[in-house]
Amino acid sequence: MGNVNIKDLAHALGLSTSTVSRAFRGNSDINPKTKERILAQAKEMNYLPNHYASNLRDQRSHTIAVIVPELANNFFSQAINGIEKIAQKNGYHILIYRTGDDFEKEVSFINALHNGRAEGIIMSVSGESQNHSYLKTLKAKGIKLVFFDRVYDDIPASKVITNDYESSFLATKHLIEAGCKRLAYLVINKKLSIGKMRMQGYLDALKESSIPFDEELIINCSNEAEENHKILRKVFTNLKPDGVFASVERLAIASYYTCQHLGLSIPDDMKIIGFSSLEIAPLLNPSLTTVTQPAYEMGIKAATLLFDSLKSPEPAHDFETLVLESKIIQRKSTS
Amino acid sequence: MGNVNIKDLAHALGLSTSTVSRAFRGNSDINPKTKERILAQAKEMNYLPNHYASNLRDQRSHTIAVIVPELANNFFSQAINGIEKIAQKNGYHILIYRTGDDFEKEVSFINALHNGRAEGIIMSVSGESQNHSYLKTLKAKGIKLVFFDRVYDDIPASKVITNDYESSFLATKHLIEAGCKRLAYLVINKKLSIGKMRMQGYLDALKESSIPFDEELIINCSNEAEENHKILRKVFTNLKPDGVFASVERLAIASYYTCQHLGLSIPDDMKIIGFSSLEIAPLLNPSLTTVTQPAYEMGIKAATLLFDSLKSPEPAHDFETLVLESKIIQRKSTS
DNA sequence: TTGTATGCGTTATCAT
DNA sequence: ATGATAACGCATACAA
Repeated sequence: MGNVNIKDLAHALGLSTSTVSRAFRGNSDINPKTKERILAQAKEMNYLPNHYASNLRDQRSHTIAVIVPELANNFFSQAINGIEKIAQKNGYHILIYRTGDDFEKEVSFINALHNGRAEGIIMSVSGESQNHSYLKTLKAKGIKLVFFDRVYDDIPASKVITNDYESSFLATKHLIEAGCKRLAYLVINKKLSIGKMRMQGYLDALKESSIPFDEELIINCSNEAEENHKILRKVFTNLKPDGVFASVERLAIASYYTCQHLGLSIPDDMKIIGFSSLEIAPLLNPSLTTVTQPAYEMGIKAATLLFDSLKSPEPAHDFETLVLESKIIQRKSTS
Repeated sequence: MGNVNIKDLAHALGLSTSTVSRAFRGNSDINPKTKERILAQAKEMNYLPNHYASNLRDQRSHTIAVIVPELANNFFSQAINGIEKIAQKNGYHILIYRTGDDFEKEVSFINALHNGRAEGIIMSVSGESQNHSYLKTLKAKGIKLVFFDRVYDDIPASKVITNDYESSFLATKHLIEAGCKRLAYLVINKKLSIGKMRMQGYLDALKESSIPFDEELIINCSNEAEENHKILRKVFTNLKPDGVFASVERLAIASYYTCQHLGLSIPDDMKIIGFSSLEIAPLLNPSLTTVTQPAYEMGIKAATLLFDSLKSPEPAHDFETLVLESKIIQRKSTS
């Protein structure tokens, strides 16, 4: 495939490879004129220092990895935007991995990343209830790890999260103040740390308002739209809740569809609030009251933490946990 | 950082590095028992073949790059999902780059990718009106290129697009049949190939219906929500169109906001149709009539084309252009 | 089946 | 300011 290397270039110029190499590095001593000549010839011959050779030499890949459950999701795509911005600023490249909430995949991605491909990893996790020892070997390899949004509490690492407990408490209170008596809590996976914190906020708000807790109203949903439909149709019909707190965006959406299907009016028959990063929540019918996380900013912060630790001397004992604030934005679905 | 290499492992086992190496390659002759021993010890010592060394050896990065204008966008994130699926199936990693519609960035990403980091590139472009010669040197490096959705007509490469002209023609006809007389066409960048095809469909549909073409009603918008607001407020107030064809999703959304702001009723005062991959178009107020591209499938196809060409022997002269069909889904915004 | 030796392309060290 | 050389970690051709 006729690739040009530093030797070809040196030969073409009648110089040594070391001199040519110097032209591409910032610091080294080199005659400006020689450098100019080299750069010109390089352009001519379409030469660029080989990434793999360079990185083998100095053991830096200038690459970070991002592992998320989902890409086609407003929260994660906005967060990745933030990560991307910081990475670009630092001249780093981004590898993207999507787990689809499959823990096996998460493990296999992490294992594959032990080979030096990436200097650091930013991850939102999918296996709260699992064994996390597969993450421990990263440290030995000098690979830095930062969690965001969905984290493992038992793994020491920097973390960027939101005040899930508090905003869930407030969201539930909001439904109660709007007049709801039977509040359903919709969750994808009860065991995820996110799910737990959010549920605790819900539970405590009920208790504070002396609303009896009904276990039946904790609804375990899925990642499949069709299945959620089926579940919610049954729940809305049989258990007749008058308020829904969706712990993730897609469950709020599913609730809308189900209400539409069953002819239930929002907010008259059913009030809905949900975690969501949907930019067009105001345009829904009716507009959706949301708990909105600062997704983009979380990406910025997570990446910033990672690069800080990448720049600092090797060991990292002092892990930071950044807690950003979600906002409850009241709209017509609860009014 | 105490990294283990093949030598350490070989030493620990009393074997040669070549034998150890063989344990990690699929094909080579090696005693199954020896292999087992090696793998066990490798696990013990947390050894994995160094990615950069391997790839320097055999000149394959097992990595592809994806360059898109935007990540937090339903169309692109769904397309990337498709790409991701195929890449995973092939054991490849994905580098992601976001141009933000900045042509300079596109060029600089491409230039950086000449160094062997990726074996192939899947791109949706941002600089139709620019000089594209910076792409020509990829071929000499053996780096394969596939375009999707937004393509450069003057660059020979495989392409995955949708029937933009036809669906725009039909979308415009749909507005006309719904009774619109003054149809605005909203576009971000007139010069993009996508924009051109879509506009031509609009123009021809007007002509076929003997509706006079009013240059004023071709509205050049921006990527900024605020600016679009300003533009649309002015247009809707002064030019009083009764129908809007949004060539990209965000302009349909902006139109909704502007109508809301101006107190215009959709569809009574203004009918709206737009290209969109929004999953919740049915939930908008009113539900949005869309031209929906098969985003996920486009990603699948683009990646498949790329891997086909990666697997085939070096030269690639026979470029394919795949045209997938968009669907017009009629909802209340035009009824 | 295993070991030895060489080269992938680059860059830092040392010498000139 | 420039050149020769060794080493980064691995995988293959070849030898045993």
